[in-house]
Amino acid sequence: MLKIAKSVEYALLALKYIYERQDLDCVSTKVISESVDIPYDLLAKIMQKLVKEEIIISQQGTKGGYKLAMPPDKINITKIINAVDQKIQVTDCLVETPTLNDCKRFQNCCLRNPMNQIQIKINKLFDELTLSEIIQYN
Amino acid sequence: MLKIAKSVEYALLALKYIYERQDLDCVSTKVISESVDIPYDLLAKIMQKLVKEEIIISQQGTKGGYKLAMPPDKINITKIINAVDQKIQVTDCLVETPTLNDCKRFQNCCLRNPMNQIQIKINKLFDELTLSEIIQYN
DNA sequence: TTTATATCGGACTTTTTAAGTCGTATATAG
DNA sequence: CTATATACGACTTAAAAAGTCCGATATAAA
Repeated sequence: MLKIAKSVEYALLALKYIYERQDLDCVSTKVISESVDIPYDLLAKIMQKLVKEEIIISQQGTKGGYKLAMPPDKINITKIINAVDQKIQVTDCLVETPTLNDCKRFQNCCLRNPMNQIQIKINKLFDELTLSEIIQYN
Repeated sequence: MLKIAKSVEYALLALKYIYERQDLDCVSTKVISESVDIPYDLLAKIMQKLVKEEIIISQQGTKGGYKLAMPPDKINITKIINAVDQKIQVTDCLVETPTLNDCKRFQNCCLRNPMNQIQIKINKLFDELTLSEIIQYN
């Protein structure tokens, strides 16, 4: 209930690790997974998603790896959540055009509006939290 | 990801239904489940949890059922969430005294503090939302 | 140009959690 | 006494999340 995905946690931990090694050319999934203790295959997939959303830049081949695409204060948590997981959705009906499949009550539901208000506020919380704020703790 | 439980949705819909029939002595699970289209057995369990937390009052036996224990503006959504589901927990480590089982990084984790801040704010959102706000929509 | 080491990306399996069901006991109005 | 409620735990099923596997491509360096 209202839990963030493990993949989001892993992404944050990995991004922090990369940031702290930014003097190096790049950091590989293998090194991150061993240092931060995240399953290699799982982290590999997460890294690729972060590349797709241009949060990190990849270098393929030997001596390859990843580096941050921008400074940590430009990376908010919503960006990371949307990259490695799904968009935040407090209830199934909170899609642009809900169908009966999303919610059988969608045409006349007392929950949709209040839940949408909640969701907007939760999104705001993650919009305003950046990687910088995560990085400063250890 | 950050989705509220179906049991919370069902509880809210049921409470709204009861409120709208408050002129009656009480409303049975059977009537609610058929009217609002919620699986009977599931709703029955939810109703019992709402009784335990004294959000509704039960009347056993024939002609039995439930009625609200207090006016809707005194029932906030946190109360309902805690009654029918678990407490809101954005990450596993956000328990009073986390163990290695909750999170292997708990002793030195950069996520715990920022996530706790997020959780406090999310809790506040649900604290400030009452059943009254849900009831006014249809 | 071969080799070792990296990313890329989809398919698949396993685990966990949420949702839903069932059975039996107890209460009570008529 | 009977019909119709709630009470409550055990159980099953379905869905989602987490984790694994495999074959492909890229590239630095021997």
